[in-house]
Amino acid sequence: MEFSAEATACYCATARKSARALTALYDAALEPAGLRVTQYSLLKNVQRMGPVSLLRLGEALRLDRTTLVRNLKLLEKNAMVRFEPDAASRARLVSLTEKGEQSLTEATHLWLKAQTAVHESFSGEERAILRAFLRRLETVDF
Amino acid sequence: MEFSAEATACYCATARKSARALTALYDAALEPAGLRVTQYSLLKNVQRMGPVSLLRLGEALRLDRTTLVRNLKLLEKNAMVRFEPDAASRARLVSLTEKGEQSLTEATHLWLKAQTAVHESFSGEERAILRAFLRRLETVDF
DNA sequence: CTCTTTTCTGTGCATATACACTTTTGCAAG
DNA sequence: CTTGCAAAAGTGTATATGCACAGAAAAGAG
Repeated sequence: MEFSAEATACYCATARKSARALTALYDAALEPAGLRVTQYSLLKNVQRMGPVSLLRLGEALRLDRTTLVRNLKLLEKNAMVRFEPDAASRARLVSLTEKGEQSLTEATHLWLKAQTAVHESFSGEERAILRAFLRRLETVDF
Repeated sequence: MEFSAEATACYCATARKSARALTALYDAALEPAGLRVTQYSLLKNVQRMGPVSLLRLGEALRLDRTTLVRNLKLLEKNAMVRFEPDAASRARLVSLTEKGEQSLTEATHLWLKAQTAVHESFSGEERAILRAFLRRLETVDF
């Protein structure tokens, strides 16, 4: 069964709607750790990518560099991340502080609850499609 | 092939990332009409639901009522939508103006280009399951 | 009719997001 | 060394989003 593009619900509106619903769920789960899912995600990526420049981090997250500046500034104010100059370039490198590591460890348990709840609400087949769908969408290149 | 929840990328982060990428694509396509995809989507839903209260609109879009207030206020300033009291209740009803209808008609052509581009990036097989899946995603109740 | 309750709506604050523009800073050409 | 370029970062402004709280208004209770 085929669908014409115009008869299909707007992919963007659907993605935004889903993102809102999922954000509310994950935010509620992470609330005891005092983190939002955006902040959790950001910390997790900073941890994974080690000391990293804003440019590289932004590319990986497909997030505007200036958005990163402000989001990281909040985390820096809460002593979760630290900036240091790079000896080899003029870039500022961001990395986790001790407190950031601890918060992340604590929050990961809470995250897993939400992640598992969502995960189990899908069948195996749905999961495969979901991942293919989302991977396709998040790598759309213009 | 099965996946554990913790080995899977965060559904929320992926959804947000996809939403960002798609928003940039649709916003660029709609730019000649002077609308963003959020505004286009909002206008489209106001058109579809006729004169409707903020509460019902918010439920349909899974959007916080106070967010609607502000987003609609912008569209009202641009004379795209109009508010009127409901005789039968204390609700304020929102509907499209003539200018709103015109802008929407013009923008729909632009929207369709973006929609088609995304649509055609999927195989026929993927599309077969997509409809049910999207409906599932956007009606998830966590 | 007045008071309370319920049902909508609106505001203040905070975070998230991106574009346009400015500022800072290494580095190389002269 | 100075100047200018290019790369990285930061700021101003605007929209999007949601929570906590406040305000207004219809509907009932007495």
